[in-house]
Amino acid sequence: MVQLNPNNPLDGGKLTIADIAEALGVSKSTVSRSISGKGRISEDTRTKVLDFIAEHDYKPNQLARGLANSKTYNIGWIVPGDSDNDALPFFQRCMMGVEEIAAAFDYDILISLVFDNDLSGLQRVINNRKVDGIILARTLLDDPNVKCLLEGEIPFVVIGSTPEKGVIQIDNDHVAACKELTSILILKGIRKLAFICGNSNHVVNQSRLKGFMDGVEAGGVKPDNSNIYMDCDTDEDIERALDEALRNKVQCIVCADDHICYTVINNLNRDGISIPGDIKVASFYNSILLDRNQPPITSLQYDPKELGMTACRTLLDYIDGQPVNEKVMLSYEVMLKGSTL
Amino acid sequence: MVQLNPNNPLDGGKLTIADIAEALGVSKSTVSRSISGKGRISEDTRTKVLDFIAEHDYKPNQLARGLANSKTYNIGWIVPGDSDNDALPFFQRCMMGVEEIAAAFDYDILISLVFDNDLSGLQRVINNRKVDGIILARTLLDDPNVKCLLEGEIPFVVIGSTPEKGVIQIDNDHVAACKELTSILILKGIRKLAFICGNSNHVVNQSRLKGFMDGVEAGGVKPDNSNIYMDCDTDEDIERALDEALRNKVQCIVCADDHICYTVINNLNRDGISIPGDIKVASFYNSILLDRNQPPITSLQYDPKELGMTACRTLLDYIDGQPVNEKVMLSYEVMLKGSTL
DNA sequence: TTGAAAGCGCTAACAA
DNA sequence: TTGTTAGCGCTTTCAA
Repeated sequence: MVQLNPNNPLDGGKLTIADIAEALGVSKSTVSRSISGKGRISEDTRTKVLDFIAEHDYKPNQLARGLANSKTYNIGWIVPGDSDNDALPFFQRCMMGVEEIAAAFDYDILISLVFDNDLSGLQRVINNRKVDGIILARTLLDDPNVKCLLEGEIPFVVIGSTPEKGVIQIDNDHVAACKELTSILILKGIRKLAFICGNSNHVVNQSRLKGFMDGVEAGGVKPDNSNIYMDCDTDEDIERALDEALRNKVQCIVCADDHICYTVINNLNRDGISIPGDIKVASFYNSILLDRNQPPITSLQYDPKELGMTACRTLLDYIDGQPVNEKVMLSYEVMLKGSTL
Repeated sequence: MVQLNPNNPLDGGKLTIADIAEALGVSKSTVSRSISGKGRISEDTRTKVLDFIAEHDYKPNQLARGLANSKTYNIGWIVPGDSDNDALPFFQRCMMGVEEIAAAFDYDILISLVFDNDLSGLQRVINNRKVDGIILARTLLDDPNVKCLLEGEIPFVVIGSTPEKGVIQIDNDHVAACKELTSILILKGIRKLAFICGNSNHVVNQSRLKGFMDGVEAGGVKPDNSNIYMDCDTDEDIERALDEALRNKVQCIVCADDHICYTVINNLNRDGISIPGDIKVASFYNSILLDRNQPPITSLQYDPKELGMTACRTLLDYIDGQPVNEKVMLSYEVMLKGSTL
């Protein structure tokens, strides 16, 4: 059994600003000023203090600093707790972007998972007031999280888009991207496409649907609602959609995301249906999973880390009182690969 | 452009304990006591205060509370930032366990990513003292993170094992688990096995290797070092190991983890080598990926969420000054599936 | 350029 | 049972 040495609490033996002041025969404010650089101070005393600090490895107490000026130096990262495994890497890369920027400004990330119909995690973060701002990693069509954030008086940005007014949004231009890819497919002579999509309550899926439809229309192909499969949330849904699309003799399966595409490929492989010989496959999201497939899958490529970095930078600016754009659209890339040859 | 309303800082219009005290004509300490329940207080005043609080939606400032009693009510979750996509779900599920327990005790999770040879993230967390304790999500053989934590005077537990003394460890019994699965395979008549493993600097991989060797020995099979492939960090390494194992005519490929197993299966499928007909495959870690494979893969199963929950509970106990076990071993399950029939 | 003092919002001895 | 007071460690006016 191990037990914590009781005379070793967090502040145990830790230097405070008062200790430094006393040791150096100056006042606390002098020390504070030396550290922050705010207010006038002689170069002499400043270096004297700084030297002492370096030598004695003093670390300011962020809590106290926070209390004194109503800041926490934390930002909240709100991420869906029930996203499927294939979506995890996306959020993880986003978070890495957030953390990179946050760290550069000496901010830390407080994480909270939200589940469908369970706002408690988000509410905790807001209520506890341990963050200066919040980044919501994904948006829903009628998003209770966004509503909750709008009510809580706390700066926030969302990664994704939302119909809600006055929300700072960082997103890729999914509509344009999906339209472009779809158009290209049609230009290649593919006239009959199926679109298999997940949860239609996710804004991103709505955008992808719209992009797909726009692309179909722009390509002069009559939109065919019978080959649009929304809300394929389970693998069974996806398989059912795929089966029907195959029966309908579509030439290309366009998958809204990674997970769907992975499932589609798996099924086609299992049934000995060859890509792109028998049928072509494209995806509106790229992942390593798809890229290392044989053949690699034509897809759209976004930069999730960039998304996170931009979101964090924007939030920090906003917290800082600087004006920021209500909507930032990041770019995308169309990756034509072997699956649509 | 959107801009933050400047008269809406974090504390803007927020009620404080002093406001409540004044409104109710009592002292601050009475209010404080009513909330915390510490110290004696009459039921009357207590409900009076609580009612007021409920009605006016008062939320205590956790920062101030923390400063007053040297606590942050945060715990740090240190997770490798460069783990491959296949490992992400494991850490994510762990974290969900951590967060579940943490939330129950009104603790929040501060996240920090660590990369190989980059301790800055961890150091920031320690230095900023914004956490009461830390959970390290993975251990290395000669782990700089553990060393760093040992120096920083902060309670911590690791998920995984470490040779370092005096470290609180929560782990599955990988050695026993891997030994058991290996023994079973041998009992089924498989005499020639290959073991393909990742980074040998990860403690878990060392344990798996040991378990495998123990199992081989217990099964009365002469250990064959030529079919042990360590440090297969890239897909190319894995493929090379697989090729050699196939040339050596092993009967079963035992994969140390998800990612390796996934790559192995992919390669076998691509080359038309059938499982379990031509060769059998087993994995020392189960994932949905492997379970939905055709055929499903024989593997070990652990409960990552349980790992996280136990780690968090242990850490909280430890922070609380209660004695805790230096090492907690969680159980495992052997899942025999079609890949080793 | 520096210091004294008040205050951030809460807790916890100590008194009453 | 309640109030008074001092403090947690830092920032920031205001004076000197």
